[in-house]
Amino acid sequence: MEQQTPKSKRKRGRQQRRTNITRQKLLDAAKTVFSERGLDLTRIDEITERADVGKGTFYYHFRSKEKLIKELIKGMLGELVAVIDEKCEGINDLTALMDTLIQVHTEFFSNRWEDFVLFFQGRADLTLQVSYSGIDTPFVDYIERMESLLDSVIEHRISKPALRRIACAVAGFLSGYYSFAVISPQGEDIDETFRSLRGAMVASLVRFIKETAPSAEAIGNVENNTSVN
Amino acid sequence: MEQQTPKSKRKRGRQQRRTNITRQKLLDAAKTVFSERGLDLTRIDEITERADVGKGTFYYHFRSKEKLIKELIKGMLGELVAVIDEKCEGINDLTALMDTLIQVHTEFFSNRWEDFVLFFQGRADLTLQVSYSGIDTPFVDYIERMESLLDSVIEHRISKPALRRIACAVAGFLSGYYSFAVISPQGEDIDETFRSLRGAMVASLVRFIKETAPSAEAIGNVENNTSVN
DNA sequence: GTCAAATCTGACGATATAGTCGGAAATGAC
DNA sequence: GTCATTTCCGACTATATCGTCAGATTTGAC
Repeated sequence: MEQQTPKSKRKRGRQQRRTNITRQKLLDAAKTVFSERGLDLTRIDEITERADVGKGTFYYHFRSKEKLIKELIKGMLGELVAVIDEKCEGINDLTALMDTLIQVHTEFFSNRWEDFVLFFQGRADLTLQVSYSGIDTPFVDYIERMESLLDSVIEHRISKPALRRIACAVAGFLSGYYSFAVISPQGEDIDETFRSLRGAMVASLVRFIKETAPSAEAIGNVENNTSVN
Repeated sequence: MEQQTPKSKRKRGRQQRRTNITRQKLLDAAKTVFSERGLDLTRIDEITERADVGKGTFYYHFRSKEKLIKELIKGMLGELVAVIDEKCEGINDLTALMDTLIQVHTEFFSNRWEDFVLFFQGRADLTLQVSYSGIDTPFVDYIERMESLLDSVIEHRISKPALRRIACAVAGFLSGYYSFAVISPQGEDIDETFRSLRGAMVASLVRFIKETAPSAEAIGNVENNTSVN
């Protein structure tokens, strides 16, 4: 075995670089086509065409379209979570956290339309009975990251399900607004709009959380059933 | 011409009924399959199979899958808007309006999972460059309905774009929460969860709107601000 | 009953896409 | 340079789906 790369089987160098480049070309092309045609209607031929490589090359790098999608979504959400972690580290005030979260999301998807489409398409896929296998995990990780951030900032202890509800509301609000803004007229700058709404969003989400934290806990005696805890 | 049905070309009766039944069977089957496989991956054969009719029958009733989708989404959103109109008529208090809107959405999608999937899939489709033609109009109508309701309830005049932003935020929040809750663990009852969050949602959306209405107006001169308060 | 129009059927031809495979080209070791 | 290994290519096969069409069946008028 070689000294530099004990992880791989054999020797590396320019070959390794070429592989990475080709692989990246495929990933980039795929993201582009996905944002144009959607996950389902994208054909492998179209991806390889855009990437300007032969069709066989695709199958050399990825077992199937499903694996590719899984990798893309996992990568994208991984990046998002990483930025969230970085920017939110050490914050222990709820308002500050909300403000940063919104900022991070806005900045992340700004000028990365393809990633937002990927995000939204992937999430829409989760509502189906048959979806691309494995793409749920990254989304769950993402939500759980938000949960733990919220948890560390909310005063009194609240239950796991209650946390989950709040995290879903926050995440839903963020992407929900974005997605509807798409229908907006003219060449309105969504990001700037989002920025201008940021203050109000923060304030209302904070209020939402503060009011929900106790009441979300109380679920169960509301109706008569479902004893969460 | 016959006396009963002057609208149609010729004679009607049992034949008319049979047609309607078959057509409805196709629409129902389509909705079901769409919620399982998604719009794109649904095959005509699968729809006719579920509806228990011959394949040719589909093409007798619908020119294409695209037309079918358009009709389904238009119908579904038409129903939703109708309920919204009915329940929100005469309301002139912002808080009451928000409360009713949330209630209507929850009730509407409760036990109508297929419709929610249709709603969400359709909306996800709008983020693409190539989507099913014609499905944007119903969504725009829906948003505009919300706009006019908000307009009639918010005190001071605000501009069209500002209204649009607020309506998007409200609609995004509603469906966004719902869609993320899907990832929720166990057999949690989303509707009940939603119900328990309703109070907080109303309060925070009202606050959001009241804070946004003036500041959304000020877009353009913003930039480094976020003057919450 | 007869006839015409409306509705339904499913086999069929045309087309499109997935995934494979034998071989070409590039790389690295020597 | 040779040779083995990795990477890439694109023509090909196998399969899946669309949309059509000629004919069967049902309905309504008479």
